[in-house]
Amino acid sequence: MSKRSQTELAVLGVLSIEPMSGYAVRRTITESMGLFWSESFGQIYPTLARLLEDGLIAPAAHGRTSGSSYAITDVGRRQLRQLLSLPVPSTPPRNGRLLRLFFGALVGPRTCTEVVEEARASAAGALARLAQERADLGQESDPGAPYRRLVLSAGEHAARAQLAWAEESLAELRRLAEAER
Amino acid sequence: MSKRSQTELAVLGVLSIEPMSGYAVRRTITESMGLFWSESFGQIYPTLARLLEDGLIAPAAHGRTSGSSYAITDVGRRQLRQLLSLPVPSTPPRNGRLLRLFFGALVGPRTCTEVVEEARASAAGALARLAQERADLGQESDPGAPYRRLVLSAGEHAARAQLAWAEESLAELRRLAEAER
DNA sequence: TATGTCATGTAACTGGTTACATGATTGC
DNA sequence: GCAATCATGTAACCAGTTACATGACATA
Repeated sequence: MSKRSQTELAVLGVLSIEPMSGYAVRRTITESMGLFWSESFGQIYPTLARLLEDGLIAPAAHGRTSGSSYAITDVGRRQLRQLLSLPVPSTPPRNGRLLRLFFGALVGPRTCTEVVEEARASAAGALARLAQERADLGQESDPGAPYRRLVLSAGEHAARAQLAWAEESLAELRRLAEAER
Repeated sequence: MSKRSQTELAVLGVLSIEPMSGYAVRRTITESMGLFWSESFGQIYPTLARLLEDGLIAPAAHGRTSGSSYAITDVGRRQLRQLLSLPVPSTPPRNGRLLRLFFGALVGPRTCTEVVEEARASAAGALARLAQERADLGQESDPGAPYRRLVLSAGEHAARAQLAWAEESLAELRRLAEAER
């Protein structure tokens, strides 16, 4: 699966929830998938044009007078299921934080503490946001809810792990700073 | 910090360990940082050329008759410390697995199971590799060891979390498949 | 002498962000 | 009337991968 279809997948996916404008597609992605996905306008609009050309989406009625709205077509829905069944393309790892920490000895515990501090803050933030999303999802029983709970749970596990690691590491870095003096 | 300097950072970093060829830089990165970083030759060679031009690295003696070897210069070492002190550039999240799972209801528990199965396998593999690396690092006491242990620990926390999540999720998906029939 | 590894490099492509320009609509 | 938000689009740029071409060296 080429990477191009990743954006296609995301856009078709949110349009499968309900018809909306490109602007709203982006908002939906950042608001309800922001912890694990992102798209910029520079990707969304060209993608919409392509999907339209390929008949995977179609212009739909819209409340506003300006701008348009797109609905997924039957072909689009088929294509979406298709894309969802393809194997997940693997992306080479690139973790800037760990890259820095790996060479941490060159800058010492102070600088590394900043990096880990930031990791802790981001995990804590994610955890808070996830708690909110968990609450919002609540006892929801539509067919999509169990799957969204899986995604939520993945985020929670990852964030808790990062938080625990960060706290352990901060303690270790304090020891290292201590030993240095 | 621009993204370009990420590759620069990685290359300067491994050359700070010892002088080596571009080929060896790549091997070093995949072998000892492969779980959190990666570089392709298409990035490494142009980067080496740039670093050389900027005087951050210099040609060094080499055992073989063909090919060359590069050593980091004092300026390069200064630049490396500089880069390490800059804030970590944030990369927008793009988790293809969670993207698929989020729309999992459209393809059902079977397909989702494959995705999670694959996540479990990758976590298990990472854990095995980390155990090996942990053993290799052992009681090493050079100045870099404590930092490499931090990195290792990050990987262990993340992999264990992913494994636990995958197992919980597989159980949940079995329930969903059950309910479907 | 054949195979595998070491080694260097580049061209084509892709997926993506950023910054900018432009304008309509809504609510105060 | 003004500010905020909704909305669309594009050009310039960037980081990165992939695929390919090329050849030396070591060793069985």
